[in-house]
Amino acid sequence: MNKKVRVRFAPSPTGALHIGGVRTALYNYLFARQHGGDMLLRIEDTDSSRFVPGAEEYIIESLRWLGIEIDEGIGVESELNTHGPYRQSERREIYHKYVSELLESGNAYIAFDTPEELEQKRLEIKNFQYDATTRNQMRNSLVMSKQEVDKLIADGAKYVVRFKVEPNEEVVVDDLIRGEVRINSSIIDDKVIYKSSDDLPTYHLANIVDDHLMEISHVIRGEEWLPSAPLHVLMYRAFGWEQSMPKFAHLPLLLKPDGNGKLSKRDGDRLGFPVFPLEFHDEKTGVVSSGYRESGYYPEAVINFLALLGWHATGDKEIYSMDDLIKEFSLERVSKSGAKFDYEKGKWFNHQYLMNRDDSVIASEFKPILDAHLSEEGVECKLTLEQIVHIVGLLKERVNFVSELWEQSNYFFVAPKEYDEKSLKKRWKEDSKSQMRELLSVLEKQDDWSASNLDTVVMSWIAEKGYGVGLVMNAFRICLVGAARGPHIWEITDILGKEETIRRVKSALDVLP
RNA sequence: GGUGCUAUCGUCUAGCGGUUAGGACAAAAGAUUCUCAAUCUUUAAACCGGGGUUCGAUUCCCCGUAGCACUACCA
Repeated sequence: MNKKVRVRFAPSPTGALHIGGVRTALYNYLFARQHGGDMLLRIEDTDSSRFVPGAEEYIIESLRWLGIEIDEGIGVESELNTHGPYRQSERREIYHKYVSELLESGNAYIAFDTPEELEQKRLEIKNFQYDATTRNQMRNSLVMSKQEVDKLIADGAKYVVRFKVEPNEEVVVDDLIRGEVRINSSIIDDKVIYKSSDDLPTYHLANIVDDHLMEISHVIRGEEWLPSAPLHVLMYRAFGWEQSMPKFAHLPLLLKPDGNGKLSKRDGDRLGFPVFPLEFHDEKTGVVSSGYRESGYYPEAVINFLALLGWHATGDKEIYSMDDLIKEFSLERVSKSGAKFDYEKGKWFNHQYLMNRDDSVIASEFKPILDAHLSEEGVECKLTLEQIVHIVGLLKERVNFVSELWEQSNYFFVAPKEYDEKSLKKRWKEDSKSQMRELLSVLEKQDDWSASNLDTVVMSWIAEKGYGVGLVMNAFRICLVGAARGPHIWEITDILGKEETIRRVKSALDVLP
């Protein structure tokens, strides 16, 4: 009775993988790993009209980047795939068999109503539903003779197969997160489970058949599926599979950061954050959507952030590695209510992971970004890798992303071309110019360029002259950085070196009033 | 309209009958510093409403309200 844990992530290749889908995949993965089970990837491409080329590869690459490993299915070496094929469009024969089975057992019937006819019905009758109350007035095999049906099919009439829902039955869905959900079968319509137009089943049939055949033990999916879960229970029952039916867990939705409704791609565009793990190039529309990877996120941070959007352990711990999550995750502790997507907190998570990374590792991540900026500036990098590592250590605490390191550190590589107006207004006073001239001659005399020596010499010079420390140091900072920002001044002079420091003070004296 | 799900600071959440209702993000203030940031400290900030059950409800039940989801030959 206790089946091996086998879960599946079953996206549709209709575009980029949405961040909510990523979280669903993550929860499935965590659950599988925790129970020593299997994580399958299945592609639900039963809607041929919505197929987007490249979407499948995109999904695989996204999961790989995030560290969500697939044990079986799409993107996995074939010898491990014992329950394939894993693309629903390649499982037509299988579905044929089960559609026939339902037809023969009387749990399904053939319907010839065209989309136009149905639309007309919906117009005529308010709240029209194709079910026990209306199916006898429609054009289907329930009201037609077998000869009539066969002839229509032989003549090439398009038809669908509908699942026949018996009315007035209580259906109970046992959900691991929400408990027992009860509904009356009368509110369920006779869902289309197969369409002859493209010879493919719809989601509902394919989903039940595949989950059964693939021996899925737990269906962990978004809350949008909760309303159709009773139908699925009915279908398992119709097939006689109710005893081995998987357990359900319906996850709360990811909501818009502001306002109401579920998170959509538009929200990301509107509010300026990615809703996709990877940058996505839509071949059909030519639209490029930003991704977390390209925005400079670490996959660990995305995982950590997403894991906590809808799940939380007892206690105040917030930083979780994938291994931590695998140990501590539980479906019982998944929230029941939707979670607004708080992008700011996502940045904070990335900051945490950045802070805990070795400076040398960050430096190697920063190097290509740095080189790109430098070549854009037409400048050679005069600093050693060791110095870059040092700079990274100095500045990483003030950024959320590696890419932001450039704007924080550019003055180490390129002398200021202009001076920040605000800083000048606040920190560059009447005396500044003459003080900088004096400072210049003090600095020129120094053979010992160490931070400690410079500090001693300059401070005593300031004290001797009776200048304001803040005034002198800030003016000096403006000369070197071009603005009133950056780390401790002797860190800057240390990296710049004597020659460059003096050069910068001189050129500042040339331009500044 | 119908059906279902949900409801603690602005946000993510802890709490599983008795708490000064805790933490984090964001916000504000202070400390520190040559600047900016970081950091540290502090502050402000919540149990949707009404009935029950109970000695006692944020917690359990019911109703209301609100939000969300679903209501396709899409998933």
